Amino acid sequence: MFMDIYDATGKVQIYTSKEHPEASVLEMLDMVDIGDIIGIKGTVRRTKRGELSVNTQEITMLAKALLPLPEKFHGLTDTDTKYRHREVDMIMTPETIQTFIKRSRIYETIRQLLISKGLLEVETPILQSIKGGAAAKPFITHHNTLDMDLFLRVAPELFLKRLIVGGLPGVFEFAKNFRNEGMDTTHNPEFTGLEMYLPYTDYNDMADLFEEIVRTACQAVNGTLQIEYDGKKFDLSKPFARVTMNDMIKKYAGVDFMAITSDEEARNAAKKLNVEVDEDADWGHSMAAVFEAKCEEHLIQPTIVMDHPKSMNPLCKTHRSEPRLVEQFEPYINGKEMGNAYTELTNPLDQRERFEAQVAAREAGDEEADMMDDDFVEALEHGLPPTGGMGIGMDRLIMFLTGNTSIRDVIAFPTMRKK
RNA sequence: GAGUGCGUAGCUCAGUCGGUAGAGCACCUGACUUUUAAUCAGGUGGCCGAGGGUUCGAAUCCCUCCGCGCUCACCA
Repeated sequence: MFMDIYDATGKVQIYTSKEHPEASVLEMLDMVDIGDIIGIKGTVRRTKRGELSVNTQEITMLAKALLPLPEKFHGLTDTDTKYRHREVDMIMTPETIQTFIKRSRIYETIRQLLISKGLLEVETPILQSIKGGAAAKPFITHHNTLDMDLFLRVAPELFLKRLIVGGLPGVFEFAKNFRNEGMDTTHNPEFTGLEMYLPYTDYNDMADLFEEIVRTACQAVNGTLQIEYDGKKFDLSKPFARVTMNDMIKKYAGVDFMAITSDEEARNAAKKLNVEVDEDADWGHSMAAVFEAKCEEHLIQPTIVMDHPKSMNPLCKTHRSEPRLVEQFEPYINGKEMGNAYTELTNPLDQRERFEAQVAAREAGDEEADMMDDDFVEALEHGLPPTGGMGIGMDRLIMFLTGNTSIRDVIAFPTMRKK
């Protein structure tokens, strides 16, 4: 009688010899079903076929499986059951449990890397009275004792920068964020953003750090920097391309937005490319819209897209040589945005004006625009040193590093409709 | 939110032209005493996603709803 027993580390064969079977062992073997968790005591040896095997002298039932497992050969393929009962998916599908083992290792690796660079891991409020830090629609909840509505955070950014004002030498947070928006293969209503802020750096330093994080994490879980994803080959040992948004637009859409001086001209340039823009879209929004429509899909190999328009980035410092741009980059891999980084805006006067512009946009109907955050502006008035900051979409990074093409395959319990 | 495909046993799936529910695995019983998913025989197991309609008769055709996937839109 031969049997394989499994755990997360692999399988081992057990057997009972037919010449000297233990009565208690035979009795127990008769009771064991697929999915039971059992303890085995016995001597280890190799069988005639050379397989390492345990000659069983004692079996203990540690946990009896009351529910049957899915059939072994086909496994669990129903996506609904995989997501609603992830534990079953993990038991049945080696790739699934490997994904979550790798997810943990990626966190561990990045955490160690950032700590080694002198950053501190911190925690900031998830319940916030002002929605800030990103253009997104929030979830709203209510605190009974305070009789006050609160927002689930869409980003930890503003609180993290206040910790830099306070004097921490660099901070990071693996932040669960919540955005009340659509869902698809790259969006879950709750997702994890890794945000980090390091004083006396700028967005160029953040780009270096992005490359280092991706490489270190990839090496840790794949043991190599040459990986395949979505049928394409990626060599992460090569430097990531660094390009400007305008150069990408010139390349893929044939328009030089830096040569365009009016909002109207910019809108017309977008329309000419069949890119839809609002009637009152300014130069920056038109430029960003063209980039998203014409360029993103081409950015397969890791590409750091720098120097975005200013009007849509109220927390980012104006570009050192071009007043219409900000020192922002977004890294792309396989055509997907993997994060967002700034040379942070540190000037409180400028910050207040940018918030005021956001408030105006909000009053004009933009639900995603930021609210005025007086506490944050006041913090800046105490002095935020020149600081580089970056957010990375952990779920998307994990997708890329584990070969999964749906965000729901890397989140253990993705958001599901009530059944 | 829009388009589209799907939903039959615990799991993987058949189910023809509309004729009243099937297989394999799992589980139980018995035989077998051994190997790399799968030994043999027998058995248990179904609100055919839900509701309505057409029909003598619906898993099958029609409508509504629920859930999941994919594509698009918004976003990270």
